[in-house]
Amino acid sequence: MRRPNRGPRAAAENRAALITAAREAFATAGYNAPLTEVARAAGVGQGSLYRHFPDRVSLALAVFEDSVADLEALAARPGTTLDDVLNLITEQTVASTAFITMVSVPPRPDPRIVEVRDRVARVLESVLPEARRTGRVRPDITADDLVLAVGMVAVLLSNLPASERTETTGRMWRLLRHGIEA
Amino acid sequence: MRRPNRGPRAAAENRAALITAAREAFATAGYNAPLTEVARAAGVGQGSLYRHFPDRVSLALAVFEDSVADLEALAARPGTTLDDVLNLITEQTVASTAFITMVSVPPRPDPRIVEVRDRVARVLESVLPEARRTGRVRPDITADDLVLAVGMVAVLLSNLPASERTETTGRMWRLLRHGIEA
DNA sequence: TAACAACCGGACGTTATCGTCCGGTTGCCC
DNA sequence: GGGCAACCGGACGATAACGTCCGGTTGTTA
Repeated sequence: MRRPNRGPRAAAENRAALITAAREAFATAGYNAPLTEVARAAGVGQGSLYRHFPDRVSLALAVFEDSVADLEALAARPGTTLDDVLNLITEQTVASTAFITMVSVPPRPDPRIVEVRDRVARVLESVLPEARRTGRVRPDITADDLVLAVGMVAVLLSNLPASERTETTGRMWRLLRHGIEA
Repeated sequence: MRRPNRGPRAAAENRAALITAAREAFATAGYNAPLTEVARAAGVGQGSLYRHFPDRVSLALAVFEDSVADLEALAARPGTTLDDVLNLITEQTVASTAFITMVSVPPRPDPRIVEVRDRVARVLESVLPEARRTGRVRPDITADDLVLAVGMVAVLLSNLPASERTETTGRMWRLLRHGIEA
């Protein structure tokens, strides 16, 4: 059996370090965080970064796969409500605006991002019928409306200093919750 | 009486051309439109641009003075309601996201921008009491909440292709209007 | 142990925008 | 008509980030 050669630092190790550093950079500086800085923080050269992740999107997908998976896991759990899903998304957004910003307001169209957006939309769709039945949401609100709404909040937060994010989120969701209720 | 000397093209003429070009650039490319392009479109050198307007903020203030004045004029007219003000702001935002983006979500703190923000907030405050009295708005909604909300929509729009702006604005304001109502 | 395959990291060229600097021009004033 | 004050425009250097390229290193394989 042919095992691949390895350089001074294992490729997998570098890859993991890059994802960790990128997660932090995205949280600090938003979706457009400089990739140069990510490489530096990971203790890795530019070359290794671009070898593992040819562009920003592929790096971001690796970083945020967990976030989508968490949403899907929550939706799969019986008894999960729309409020539960919105709460999780809100928490994710306060911690890091990058994920929802990428999903909801991509700088430019990209099929890989569309795919993730669809997964998020499906999560919302899965809890919408129950929310309509119990009157938690007006019947004309669509999953797309909600994707836009969470994106709108995320983009707002990404333009605010981290210190104001929690409070601003509270204020805006107070408006939006009333807005979606039946 | 001492009249200032004038160069080959009148200073006032250049200034006006710059403001016109900047208004268009801001509308097309958002608040962060490249100033180089503004100078080119105005048929003026970089030097003249920066002489008349030392930085982006001073140019933007000149461009958007009209917008603030329009809001203040509307608020001064008797019988103006909160809905009227929000409608005007929405129209302004669909036409150009730059004004409200600058006011509500400035890239970095600037006293001159704070001043404009305060003027906008005062306009909203002037129509809030009547809106509360007639039940058009919940009593705990502040002018600051509204400044943030219009800013949130503006930032969302500025990240969307112009073709989707009208429809998206409609969808988000449908949510937000319900959200502010009593 | 000799040679090679895979991988490493950072130097480098590219692009975009900013803001400054300065040689040149115009028209007023004496 | 001579000279100066104000103004013009674009060349220029600085900065920031991107993405590529390549000389060097490591560990495996024969």
